[in-house]
Amino acid sequence: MTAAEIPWPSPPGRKKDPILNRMKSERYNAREAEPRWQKIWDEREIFKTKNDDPRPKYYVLEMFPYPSGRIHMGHVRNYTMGDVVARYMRAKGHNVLHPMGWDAFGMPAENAAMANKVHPKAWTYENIATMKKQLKSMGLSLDWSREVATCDPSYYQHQQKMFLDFWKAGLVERKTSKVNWDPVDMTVLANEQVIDGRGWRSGAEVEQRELTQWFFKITNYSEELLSALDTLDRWPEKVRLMQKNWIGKSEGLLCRFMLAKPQGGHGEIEVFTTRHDTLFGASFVAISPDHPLAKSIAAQNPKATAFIEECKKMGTAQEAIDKAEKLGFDTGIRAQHPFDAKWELPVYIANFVLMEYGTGAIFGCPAHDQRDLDFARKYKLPVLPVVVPEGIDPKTFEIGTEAYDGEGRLANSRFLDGMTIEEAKEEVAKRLERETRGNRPVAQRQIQYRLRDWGISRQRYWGCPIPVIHCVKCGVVPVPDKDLPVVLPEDIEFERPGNPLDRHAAWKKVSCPKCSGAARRETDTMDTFVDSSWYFLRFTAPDAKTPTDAKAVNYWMPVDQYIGGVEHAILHLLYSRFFTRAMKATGHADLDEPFKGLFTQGMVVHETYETKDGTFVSPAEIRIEGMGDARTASLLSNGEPVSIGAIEKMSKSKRNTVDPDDILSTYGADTARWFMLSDSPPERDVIWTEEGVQGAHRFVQRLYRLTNEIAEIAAPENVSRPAEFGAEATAIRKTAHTALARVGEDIEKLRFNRCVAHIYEAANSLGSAVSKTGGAKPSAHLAYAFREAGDIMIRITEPMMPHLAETCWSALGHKNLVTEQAWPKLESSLLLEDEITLPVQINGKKRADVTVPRDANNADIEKAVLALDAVKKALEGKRPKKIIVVPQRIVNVVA
RNA sequence: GCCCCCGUGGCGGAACUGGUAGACGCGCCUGACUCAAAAUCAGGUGGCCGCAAGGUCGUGCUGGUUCGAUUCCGGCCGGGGGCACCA
Repeated sequence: MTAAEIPWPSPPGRKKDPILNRMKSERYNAREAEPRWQKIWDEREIFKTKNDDPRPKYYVLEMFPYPSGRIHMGHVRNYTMGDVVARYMRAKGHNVLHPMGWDAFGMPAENAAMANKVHPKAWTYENIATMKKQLKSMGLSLDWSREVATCDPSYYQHQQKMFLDFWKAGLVERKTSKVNWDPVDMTVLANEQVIDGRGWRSGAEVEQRELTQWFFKITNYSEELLSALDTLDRWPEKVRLMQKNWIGKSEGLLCRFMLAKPQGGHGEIEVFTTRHDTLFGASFVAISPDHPLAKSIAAQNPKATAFIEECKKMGTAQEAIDKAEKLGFDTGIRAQHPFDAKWELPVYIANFVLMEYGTGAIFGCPAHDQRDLDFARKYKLPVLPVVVPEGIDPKTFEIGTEAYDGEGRLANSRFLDGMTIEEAKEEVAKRLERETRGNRPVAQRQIQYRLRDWGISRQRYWGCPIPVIHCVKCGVVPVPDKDLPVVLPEDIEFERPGNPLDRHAAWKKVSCPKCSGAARRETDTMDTFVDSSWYFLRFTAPDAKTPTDAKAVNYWMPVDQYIGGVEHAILHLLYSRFFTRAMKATGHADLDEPFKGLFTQGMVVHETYETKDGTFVSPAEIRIEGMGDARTASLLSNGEPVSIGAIEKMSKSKRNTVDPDDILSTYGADTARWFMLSDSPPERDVIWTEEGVQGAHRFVQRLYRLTNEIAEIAAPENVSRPAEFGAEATAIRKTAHTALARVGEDIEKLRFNRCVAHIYEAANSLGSAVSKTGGAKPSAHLAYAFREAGDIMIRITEPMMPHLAETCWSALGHKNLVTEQAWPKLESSLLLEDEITLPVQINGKKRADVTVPRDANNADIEKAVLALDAVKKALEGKRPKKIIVVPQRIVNVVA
């Protein structure tokens, strides 16, 4: 369709008498206008992005949704924000990539399959269709031609290929790990699916099981993932901190404690410590109940066995007993102090020592570690302070019930006495590194990370199959590239618990690619976090025959602005950072950090309503009367009173959700978008209120009316610029250009609430200017100013309310699309005032104003200030002690 | 327990690097239009004193630095988030 054929709406209300016209002017009908503009954008393919465009690129991405069924308000907020950025950057002359896809594998599809006997695939694709329609009705400027769904073989085949490449590169490992096993559903549960030690669905007590699982070796990149956080200066500090803590680097010492008497083949205990400075304060050694030495002791000692069993129970008994008492079992074994073989320390099995961290063994220094102190007090072990705060006499320094973990100087520590903690650590490390027992140094420096390898195995159907074959003869064999993808079988049944793939004999049965003998397929599928770890790369070339297209990746990556919920601060974002590096290592990409800018938006929250019997009811089911503290709610159905509860995240269980479809069909997409952007800063939670939505909707109508009024008096589109402007015209132009400057600036900083305020402010000011004309035909320069201001207003509104902006743009007489217009050129000279009014303070309190020329010097300003009545009065004829002039800001007279 | 963030009118929130506290919106009050209502338009709206001009207090509490503090520093109180026997 060419421009001439576009069915341009005739500008409404173009009649002779503007006053009469204003009264009659019809309302903006979003329901009619929005689909019409969407269709025009669609037909002209204006959001379709080319990979070979000479303009500078800009990649804006919102976290893609899980196709749960319908979009929710959180999506509306998230995608509106991204769309504002996308539309703005397009107007600023960038080639913008703004794609959308579906995080389409995952458990809800399997749960739905079990509950409703619908195939996960059918369920997922139906949801995608519904949600796509909903997203389209929001008027998002997305390039839908790049849409991907992670459950489609055309997507996951590449993931399988990369899994194999990672494997070749040594980034995949198969090892045993502890999992939460639901014995009834016969499946592995994620931590969040274990509630009070029981499976969330079956209610069965969850067991800890050792299973052989597939892992990605993310720990190979611990140090890099940590240090590169410093380069992510456009990420929220909070997220970087969370990742830093998650990686949990600590520098310490691996130190061997020789046993006085060897025990079942164990001649020593290796300990990891970060406080080797306190070694002379040691009073015991403790090992984990899972430590090999503990097992060897248990083999001969029933009491030890009983204690270890006790500890295991404690482990499953959940967080309530998290503050569990420190318990230990004295093994009777004695360990020698590394600096003094005659000094023997008791060895305990202790419930608070974790096998998964460090070496599974510690030495306890009660004076300087709270846990060790609690333990020592319980078992009456010595407590000797060895670090004493500066200025305190070591002889009088005593430890009561609180360990001292602050700064200080060493004491009671032989050759370390008087040193700082750092000096003592260095000295201890140096000496023990040199000392040897059995030809090995006693200690070595070690860097320890909390980060563990990423277990990607899931015993589930609806996920990406791990492309591996198990052969009795050849062991674990990769599926050859030519046999990819390993496609999920569709004929599966969910009647019985367990993994349907594991029960699918025909699918499982396969011949070994190496020896052609009988073999079986791996039935684990991948964690869905794998799917979302590279979709942003796939968007750059969604049809490439290989996982990525080098040229496209190099052109588009990194993502310039990524927007999503803070709940993904750690896992998704850390996995993606790892995956991008792994793809670099295997030649699928050429960068380290995928997301240059990250923004985490707040949630959408709403009041909750609860009936007397404690059931939650939805906002749609109630009526609210009164205001402020006197607000009351009652059920629409029977008038029964309902209590108004806390404001919480919208959730199905609290029934405090508002369906975007209802809002869209009542008020239109622009109202919803505008409300989502107003008031609350984007990183904070926004409270959804009916009043707020109505306020937003009022502005939609107001801007529409204002535009039509401006259209009446504005100069024609192409009239040439007058040489001079009067005061009124200049004021109008200042209003428009100030808004232009501020809105642009604030979009770039993602401060959408302020953009909204600027537009309100400008609309107020332009409204007054229009009223002042009283309907009379304005002079040429004033008419020009109105034309300019009207155009600017609508152009800067478009990123936020694109449909309304198109309607207004055509009302202003334009025959093209505002969406395709460049961002207006700022006349910055208009932002400068000729005269400025400075507040005048006397002793720090504002007492007057003084108006001076913009470029007045300090002496002139001082003179003007001293001439003010208020200042004269305050000084009572005396000279001021001091006058502080802050240029362009303020004057303070110190009397 | 450790780490981080946040406390501003009736409400959501503005206030750039220490420089007029309360922009903008919601709500409320008054007026215009209307038979009336809604919508719309005009005006007002932190507390206290005052007819007013104006004064005075005021950014969780409390000290401090400064000519000047919502902003910086110390202590306390309240709310939210992250991690959690991490050696």
